[in-house]
Amino acid sequence: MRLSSKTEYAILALLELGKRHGEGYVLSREIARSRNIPASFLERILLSLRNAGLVMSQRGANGGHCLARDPKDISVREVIETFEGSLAPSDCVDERLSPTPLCPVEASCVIKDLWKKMYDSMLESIENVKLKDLMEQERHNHEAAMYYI
Amino acid sequence: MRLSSKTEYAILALLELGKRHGEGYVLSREIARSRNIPASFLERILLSLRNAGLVMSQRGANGGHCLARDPKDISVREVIETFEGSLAPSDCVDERLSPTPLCPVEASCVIKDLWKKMYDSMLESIENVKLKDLMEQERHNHEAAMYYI
DNA sequence: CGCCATCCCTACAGACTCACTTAGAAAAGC
DNA sequence: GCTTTTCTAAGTGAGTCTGTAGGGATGGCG
Repeated sequence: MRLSSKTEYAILALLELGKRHGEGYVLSREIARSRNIPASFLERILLSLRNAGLVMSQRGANGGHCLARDPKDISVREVIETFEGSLAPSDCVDERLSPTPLCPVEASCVIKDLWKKMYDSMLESIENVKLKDLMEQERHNHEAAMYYI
Repeated sequence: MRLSSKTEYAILALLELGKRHGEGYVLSREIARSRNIPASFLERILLSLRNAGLVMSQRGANGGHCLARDPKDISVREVIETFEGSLAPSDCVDERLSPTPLCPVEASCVIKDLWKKMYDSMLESIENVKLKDLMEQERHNHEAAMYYI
C-alpha cells in the first residue's frame, strides 16, 4: 500500500511553492535543488500539477512555476489523487468507476463493505488538510528545531 | 493504493474455510470452485496462509485445508499484512522498518506526520475486525438476499 | 509395496508499473 | 536570433502482479 514517490515529491514541491507564494515564478531547477528532487523527474511532476490546475507555469526567460490558488484552497487529497488516481483499495469501492456493479457478488460482498470502511476512514483523515496546514506545521517544526540549537 | 487480488482471494478462501469450520479438511480445488478463484493461484495463496499460521494443511488422500484457529481469533489486519507486507503509505511510518530515521529531514518532516495520520486511521478502521465478523455479515447478507426472492 | 490423490515448491511468462533519463520542440524575453 | 525556460513524447531498466506449468513430497489405501 505504498504511495508513489511522485506524490511525495509533489507535496514537497507545493510546500516550496507555498513558501514563496506571491514572489512570482520559481524555477523548477530551484525547487529540485532546495527539496532534493531529481530535476527532470520534477519537471514531469510539475506538468501534472499544472494539468490538475494546482500550479501555473510560464515558459521562457523569467519563467517558472507558482501556485494557481491560495494554499488554504489546495487540499492534500486533491494532490494525492492527482498522482495515485484514487485511494480506494479496490475498484469496487472507487466512486469514479462505473456505478454498475463490477463483480457478480458485489451486492452481498462482505469484502466490499470492509474496503469501504477502510477507504472512508482514510479519506476522513485527510479530508480537511490543506497545503496551508502543512506549511504552518513545517514552519513550526523548523522553529522548534532552531530552538534546540 | 489498490490492494492486490491475492489479499481478496485470501479473505474469500478464509470465509469459505470458516463456513466449513469443524467439518475437517477442505480441498483447495473445492475452495477455488465455490469462490471462483484460479485454482493454481489459490494453492500458492493457501501456502502463504499456512506459513502465516492462519491455516493448517494435510497432504495426501483425504487431505486439504482448514483454519488453524477459531474465526474469532483471526484478524483481518493479519490477513491483509500477510499479503501486502504493511499498510503503511511510506517506509518512514512503517514501524517494522528500522527505528533509525530513514531520510535526513525525517525529524521535522510534515509529510511523515501526514502519512502517520492516514496510516493510523486505516489501521483503526480494521483493528478489531475478525474473520468471525465477516462470516456473520456474509450470512446476514445472504439471508437478506433470500428474503427478497 | 504400488498407486493415486493431494499438498508443496520452484521456475517461468507476460503484462504492467515505477522511477527516472534523454532529447528535442515550443514559447517567451532580450 | 539567441538564450532560457517549460512542454512533451519516448525509452529504459528494475521490479511487481497475476497467473500457469511441472514436478517433488507425503499420506491413505488396497
